[in-house]
Amino acid sequence: MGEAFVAKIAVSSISYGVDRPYTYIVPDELQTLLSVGSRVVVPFGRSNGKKEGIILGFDTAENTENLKQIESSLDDGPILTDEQMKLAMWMRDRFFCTFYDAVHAMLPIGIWFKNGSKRIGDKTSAWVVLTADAEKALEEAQLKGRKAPKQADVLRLVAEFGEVSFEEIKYFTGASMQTVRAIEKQGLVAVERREEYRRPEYEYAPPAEDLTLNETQERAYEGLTELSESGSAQAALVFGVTGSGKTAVYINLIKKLKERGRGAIVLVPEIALTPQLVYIFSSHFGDEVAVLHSALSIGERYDEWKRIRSGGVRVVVGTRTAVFAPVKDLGAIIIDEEQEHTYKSGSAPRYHTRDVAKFRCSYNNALLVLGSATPAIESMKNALDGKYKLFTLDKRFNEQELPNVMIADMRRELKNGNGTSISSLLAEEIGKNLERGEQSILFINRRGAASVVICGECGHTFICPSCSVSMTYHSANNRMMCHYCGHCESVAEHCPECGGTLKFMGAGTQKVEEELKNLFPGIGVVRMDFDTVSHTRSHEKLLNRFRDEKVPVLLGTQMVTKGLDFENVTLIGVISADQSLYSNDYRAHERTFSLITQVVGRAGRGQKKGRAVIQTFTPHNEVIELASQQDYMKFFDRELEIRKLLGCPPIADIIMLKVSGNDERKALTGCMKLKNSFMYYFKGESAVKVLGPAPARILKMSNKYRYQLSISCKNTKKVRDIVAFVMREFLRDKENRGLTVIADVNPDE
DNA sequence: AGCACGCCGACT
DNA sequence: GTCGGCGTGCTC
Repeated sequence: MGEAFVAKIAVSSISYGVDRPYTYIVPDELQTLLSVGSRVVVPFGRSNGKKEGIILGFDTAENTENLKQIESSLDDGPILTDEQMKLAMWMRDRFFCTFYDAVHAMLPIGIWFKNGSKRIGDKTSAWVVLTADAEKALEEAQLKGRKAPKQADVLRLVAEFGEVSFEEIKYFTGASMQTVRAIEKQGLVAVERREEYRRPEYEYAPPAEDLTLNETQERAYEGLTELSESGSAQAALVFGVTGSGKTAVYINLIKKLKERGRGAIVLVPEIALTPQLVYIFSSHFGDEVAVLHSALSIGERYDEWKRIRSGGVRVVVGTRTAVFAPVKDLGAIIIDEEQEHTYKSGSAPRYHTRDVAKFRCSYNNALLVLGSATPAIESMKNALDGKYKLFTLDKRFNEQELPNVMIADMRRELKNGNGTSISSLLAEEIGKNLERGEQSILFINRRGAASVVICGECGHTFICPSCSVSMTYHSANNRMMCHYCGHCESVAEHCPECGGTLKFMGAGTQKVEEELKNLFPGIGVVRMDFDTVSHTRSHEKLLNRFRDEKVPVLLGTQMVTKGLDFENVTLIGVISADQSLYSNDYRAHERTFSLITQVVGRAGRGQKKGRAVIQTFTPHNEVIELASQQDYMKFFDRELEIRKLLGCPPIADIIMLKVSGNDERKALTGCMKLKNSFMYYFKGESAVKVLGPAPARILKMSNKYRYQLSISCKNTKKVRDIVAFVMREFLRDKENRGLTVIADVNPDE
């Protein structure tokens, strides 16, 4: 037998433990068609089932006895560029994922069923459409009343709206698909499957004049341009409060890049922030702007991606997935609000956008720009160490004074008999605003807080049957839901344990709204939370209502902290500043500081001076004091000291290993064994510390028990190789059957 | 992870 | 007898 032409192939949908290059014979007829980065179909495993693969490289082999053949080619040419191939390999090494996990993050899912024959990842949702007359449906609902109350509820809902997604039906009525199918059989409704998202329409602006920059903006712009023209990869941190004009600097920088034939990616932390950015960018770059985020329809995303790849787009605006946009001649990646946790992916590939951006900038000799009013401690440290060039934009240029910040001591409120979530100080200030016709924004720091149902007599709480968490109460549908697995059930009349009366606890938006209405009967409130903005575009609608109708109070979670710029808002209330402070992860301080700083900055954006009331049970907590003074640099110094003591970023990296399985004992012993392996392989490495095992923050989730280890270390190639080796060994060990293990670098939870 | 192969128990 | 339970080993 002679030499054979073979290919090294990364195979799709296999677990981390067996993700390695597999060697396949390249049949003669495919030799000219295939190159590195091509997608192919290969037989795999004992069953020789068809799997997709990507060619990593070619070789010749003497011995072809145990080799199988590539079956066919999937596309006309390679689907991954050289950059993408290298990026995928790099991500696999950095983030402990499979090659294909990385590929999935880089390509739009449209790729997987563009020929119509394969329908992989085709995410559709069911919609229930009224086919009978609305009157008739309501009549029918009346008749069903007692016999089939669920069916009656569904009918009423569908009769009212004409069409309702199954998700919403489930949420509001608790009905199952069977119930819906039963009504379908009676010919009253029809169930349709639709693409999950509709194409969001964006407002495109007419062309705008060139922007004039003030002195500090100009200095930042000049500096960034110089860096971008240095011919090598560079990074910069633009440190400036919101409203200091970062966007104008970005726009002028991108214009300059465009003159040089280069493109840019601009990233924002949330989908809700894209419309306003697209609007501004389109006024300067017209059609050469593309949008990329997960709420686009599959077709839209695929089309935008193709438009970008073809070179027709110079500016891509989007959320973290857009960091992979195949922009031609990439000149810069701009990450705005770079400290936001949404830039870290929580599922495979568990990457941080900043790291991927660094890789891409270094490959393309491009400029990385991080923008923030409250930079991540890591980023400011890099800037102070000279790894990033630092540009500071200060607020004085729009000549607004900082709001007058007051702290409300909630302990004293409690002592004075005020058990509600609104302090007398805040109530007084809201009252003043009502009188003057000025508006207020109340921010509920919800991280870790939720409304729960508890028995007032025996203290019984409702725990999800599959996860070890309390279920969250939603008053919109009077049901309890598990935030982790989606399980949902109606609230019992009385405590199932002792028959006592049930109470509702927690400072959810709904509860605060009720308290506000008790305090100020008839007060107009716009409430913004996950319940009210889950529908597409409702976020914008709610904000427009708040602005145009001058509704006195806007009440909401995280989403009221960003991008809002309303002249008439003169009061900000932070309902519970402490809420995010005491979760036991090292980013808690940073997150709290950032949230408070941002939200306080929302007051007094117009002519009138703003006020802010921060409610806390720990009024002398340093983080809260510094945030109320808006003193980032002092906060940075204190926080860096703490990180040194904890062995956390930016001083050291944390590699978190998570073991999970249905058998709790097995998961725990598995975790112990994993720790022993690490202790063995890291023997002599004094800079590496292995901590744990500890139960995960939520021990049981979707019926799996989870334990974790954390490794505090410098994230070097050697350390990563050991982690990958130990994980693979763990997954191969038959004693660990039924357990899964993942590694997450500097996790954010 | 997913899948075939194989070696034991319950049942036609 | 034989159908199917899941324990075990392997994936070019």
